[in-house]
Amino acid sequence: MVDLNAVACCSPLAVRPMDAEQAAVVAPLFKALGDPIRLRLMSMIASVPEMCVCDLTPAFDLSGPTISHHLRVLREAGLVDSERRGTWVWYRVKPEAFRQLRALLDLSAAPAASSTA
Amino acid sequence: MVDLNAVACCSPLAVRPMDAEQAAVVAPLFKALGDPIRLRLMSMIASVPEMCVCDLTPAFDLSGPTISHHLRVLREAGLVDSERRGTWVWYRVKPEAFRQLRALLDLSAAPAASSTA
DNA sequence: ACCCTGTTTCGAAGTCTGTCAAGCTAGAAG
DNA sequence: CTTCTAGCTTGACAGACTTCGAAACAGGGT
Repeated sequence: MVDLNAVACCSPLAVRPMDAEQAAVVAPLFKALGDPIRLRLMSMIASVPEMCVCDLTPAFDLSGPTISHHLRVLREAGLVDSERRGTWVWYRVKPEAFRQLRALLDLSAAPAASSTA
Repeated sequence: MVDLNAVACCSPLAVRPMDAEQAAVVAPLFKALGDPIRLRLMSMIASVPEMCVCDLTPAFDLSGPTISHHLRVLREAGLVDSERRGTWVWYRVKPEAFRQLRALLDLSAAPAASSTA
């Protein structure tokens, strides 16, 4: 499980190089989004307040266990939260992680942009 | 090599779900940043206008070929550009890819944030 | 008890990370 | 021009990690 307080300490990529420890904390977030299935799962969950696994699974040509596995990766990266309510399990985005990723990317291209092309 | 025009077509995660094709285009960008070494390489390159491989390699406890390999992943993802000038090879950030990633994350957490917690 | 939903476990197939050795390019020395 | 050296990349390979499905399991409703 990712410690989002540790993530919060990182400045945007372009400001100064990350040390190994920061990179080790943030990389798993990118890694979790680095799979097309998980990216689609994320975007489906993010497009509504919350989403039932029973609506996610049929959107893919993959078995239930496989979807469950990808959802676990997203969960363990701290990108989503799940909650069982009766028969179904509902997934919801955790906004903090996204804020951190965005902060990291925010200025990352700026210096290069002003000095090239 | 990533087609950035294809990336440009994607709306933020929260607006509507991505289709499989969009996900297949964008996921490799996240994947490339999903390794701690590559994330540090990126942040080192992004922190200056351009950076020589000869300055990148000694920052890691890894062999030259390994760093070269990671740089290739970043290059093939379209995140950086390289240019040989005389003896040395210089790497530079390609801002377009970052703009796309940022656009994708920009609103991704908003709806969930306003309807939960 | 039974069914339905979703997760876990396990194993097969594929992909990624790292090393060593060999190759290639550019400049310097003879 | 040939040879030498430095800087990076490429190719081949071992070991670790991923992705996926089949089967078994757990939680909840009827």
